Amino acid sequence: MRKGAETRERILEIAEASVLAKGFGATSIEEVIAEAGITKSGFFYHFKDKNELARALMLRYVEENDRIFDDAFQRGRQLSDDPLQSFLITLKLLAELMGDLPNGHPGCLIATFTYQERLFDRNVRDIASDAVRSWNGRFRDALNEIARVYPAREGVDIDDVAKMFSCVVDGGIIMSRGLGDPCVLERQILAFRSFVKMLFAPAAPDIMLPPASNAVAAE
Amino acid sequence: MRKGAETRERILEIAEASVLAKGFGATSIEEVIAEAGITKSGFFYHFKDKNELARALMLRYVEENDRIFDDAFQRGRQLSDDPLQSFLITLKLLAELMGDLPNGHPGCLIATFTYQERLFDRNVRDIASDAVRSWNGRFRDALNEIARVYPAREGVDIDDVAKMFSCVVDGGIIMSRGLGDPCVLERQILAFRSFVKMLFAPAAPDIMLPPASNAVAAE
DNA sequence: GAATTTGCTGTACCGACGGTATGGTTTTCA
DNA sequence: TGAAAACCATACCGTCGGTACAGCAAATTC
Repeated sequence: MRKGAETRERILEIAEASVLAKGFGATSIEEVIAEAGITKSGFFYHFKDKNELARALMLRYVEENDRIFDDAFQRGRQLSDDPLQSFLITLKLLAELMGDLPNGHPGCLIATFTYQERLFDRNVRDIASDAVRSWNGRFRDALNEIARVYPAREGVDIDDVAKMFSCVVDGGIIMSRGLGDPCVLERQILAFRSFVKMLFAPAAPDIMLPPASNAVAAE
Repeated sequence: MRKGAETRERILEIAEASVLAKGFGATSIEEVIAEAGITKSGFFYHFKDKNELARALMLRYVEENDRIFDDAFQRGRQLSDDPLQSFLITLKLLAELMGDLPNGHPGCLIATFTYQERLFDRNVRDIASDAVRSWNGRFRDALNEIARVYPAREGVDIDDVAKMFSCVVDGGIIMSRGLGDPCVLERQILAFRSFVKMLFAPAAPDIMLPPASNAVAAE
């Protein structure tokens, strides 16, 4: 039946907005069903309990984000054969995508859930961590491909740079919301892009210069 | 009276741990008072409602973080006269501080509250946003001081780099918790440190800029 | 076109929790 | 010693998550 899937989707849509605005624990089922125009029985027909709602929300979120990354990376590769250029294009696309949202980014479900981990079972947490690992892998692969062509600067681990994207996005979303300025997120992604650009740019000729006399800062 | 402040502090301690683990909405007063060994009346003697608990938690968190930053920046300045070096030392200290926590960073209260904004009144949100603005200002000042000595690379806004610290920390905390790996946070701060280092290092030769005469920043 | 499944509504109820109220008791300090 | 501070005890209300069960209309299948 088509109608069942529609109602289910509507519930998820409303629930996601509420979770991102108030947190999962403070999201009341009664409020969701009131907005969805159904009864409590209708809700429990689709989700046997609140935890299954969480699971469905998480799965939906991960799938949508996967699609977004698929698209951005694919279009980056289409627009340039050079791995560095195509990655920089991908980052630009992602920055624009997140900056163009009318009311700012609605929020990262994984971030909220991570800050409410005690509310969910192992299953939901595993979906989230697997997704994060997969996204980190994407960026690590792209960066390694660049590193095969351009020599990366020493002292910076590719794995950390890969993880930095998600970190900057999650942090950027929080600061955008906290300061009420949607631009922060977009500019943070572009700042990360500058970092990547510098990382693979030809090294400065500092090797030929006298050794630095700063023992403290050196690890 | 001394004992009242002690009890109040104990309540805040327990409540903060619960909020960071389950979210504010899911933190039950009954659970807090049970762990604190007081009655419900005792709780409402200290806080007239849950929102005032939120306000107190936020104020406490902001003050403690202010102290941490004060200390880190001060020690950075003590260990070097060079603005870049002292800032890099400060970042190193902050990275170590957050990495040395036995069970990983407990979480950023501002991040949780931002993801549950609908639960708090304007006052609480203002405390949070003012604190973030103040911290951003700290980093912006430090970076501007560096930029007066070392030429920053073009195309990167100092303000964005300043904000990036908090973003990377918030994102790093989330990923550390999500992946169950406390090291992520520390390494992300160090990755940000590498970014700052590169930013003020002499420009690469392919860019048509006069060769930098300050090799000290490069290491 | 009868039977079954899908997709709900309606009602009733339980226990936990946030919050209020009120009155009492001990501890602490001036 | 007396007042303020720092609680405790009890009772109560409304909301919410969750369960249980009975029913019913529309769609689908046989």
